[in-house]
Amino acid sequence: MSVVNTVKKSGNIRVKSQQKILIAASTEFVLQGFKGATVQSIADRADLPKANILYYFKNKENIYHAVLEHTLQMWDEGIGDISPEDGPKVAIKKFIDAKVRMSFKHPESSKIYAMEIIQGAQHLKDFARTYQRKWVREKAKLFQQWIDNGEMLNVDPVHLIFLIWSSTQHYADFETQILTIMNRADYEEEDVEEVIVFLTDIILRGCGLIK
Amino acid sequence: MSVVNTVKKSGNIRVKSQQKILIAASTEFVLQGFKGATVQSIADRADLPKANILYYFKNKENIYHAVLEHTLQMWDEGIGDISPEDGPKVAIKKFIDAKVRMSFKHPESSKIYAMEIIQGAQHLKDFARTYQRKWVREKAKLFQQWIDNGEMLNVDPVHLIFLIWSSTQHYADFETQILTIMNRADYEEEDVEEVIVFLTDIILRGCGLIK
DNA sequence: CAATTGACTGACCATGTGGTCAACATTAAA
DNA sequence: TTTAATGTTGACCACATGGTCAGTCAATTG
Repeated sequence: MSVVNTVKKSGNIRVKSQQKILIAASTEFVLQGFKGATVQSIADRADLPKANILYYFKNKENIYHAVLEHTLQMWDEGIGDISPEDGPKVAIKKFIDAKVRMSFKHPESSKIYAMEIIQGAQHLKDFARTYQRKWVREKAKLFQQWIDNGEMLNVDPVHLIFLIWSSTQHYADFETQILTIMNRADYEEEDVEEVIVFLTDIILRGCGLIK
Repeated sequence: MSVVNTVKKSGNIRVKSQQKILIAASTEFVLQGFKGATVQSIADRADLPKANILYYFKNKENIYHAVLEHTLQMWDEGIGDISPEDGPKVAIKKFIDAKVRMSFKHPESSKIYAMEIIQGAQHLKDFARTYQRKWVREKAKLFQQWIDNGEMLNVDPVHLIFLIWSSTQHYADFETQILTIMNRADYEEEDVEEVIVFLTDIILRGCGLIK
């Protein structure tokens, strides 16, 4: 009993501190990049002494790894599975819906991910080579079957996936630009639905799945 | 005459060195980010002594400014103007064509631009607030007129512009990911045309401009 | 109680980096 | 040839930053 309590207690403190650090680190990495984010700046943002940061994470690289891991988890959860039973229309609808919601809910994850890829994906090469490539091939095959069955127009499935990825993530990654152009301070609830409707509408029609 | 020659000659050396530096700097900034790119690494890549870099550009910040300026020029040139006479179909076609070609021709510019925006656009706020916002409003109005005239379906013009921006730039910014997924080493000539056909086809149909 | 363990931190240091500068080299002008 | 301007560079420095470490404190255990 006392053992359990002990473990749980220190575990909580540990987890809580680590979480606080990871959140602070995410923000710093987005704002300053990997090199630009200093351990001190992360510490300040997390309101902890620098040495405490290095107590929980051996070094800066390790913090970054942890942040990236969290990001990949987001990616994985937010992917919105495309299943054969749905048929192309519902499948694409679900896919866009999931991706847009994730973009608006976790913009920092999307941003960190984007920066990694832009800079050459040094830490994510394996992820793309194995997991992602497999996922894309699998889903592309599914789309191809629908096309062969005449259930949708003959559009390249792989490029279709890229199109959905890019157009949905855009609202997270280019948040600043979009808000500035629309002369707004922040996104609002309605924006999410509006974007979903817009993208779903235009892409479904583009695939010959409307009218 | 001799004056002209002198100016031209020293000008040439000056311009040539500066160009070499800017190219090297672009690569470094993409690969390492602003903080991560060191003056030394830029010097190495340009094959010049560090002090020579600082002779042509007062400091690192200045190099970055110059690179950004060049990037904006790219953006401006590659924008492919949307003119009223063309009508929606040709206008969108031209727009996509120009944007895709620029993405494949100057991926570094696109990448640097993207990283700036993602990190909060500290150096580009003004550009977006004035120039870009005006451009988008202007073009959106044009699309709206076409919509009101029944020349194209009622899709939100601003989001349409975002869609075209995001889907076209994606091939530059996420180059690494795309190539890895497609299991390829580099883009080839045909890719550009393929992407143009794909995006034009699906977006035009999405706007009710095909069939 | 004493002992052990884990959490935490100020002080410190080695290194890397941006930027300066004095000296030197090359070219153009007088 | 002399003078001046422009280009070029090695050597140097102040400073920020990642990371270590010795030691303190608090809680748990035997």
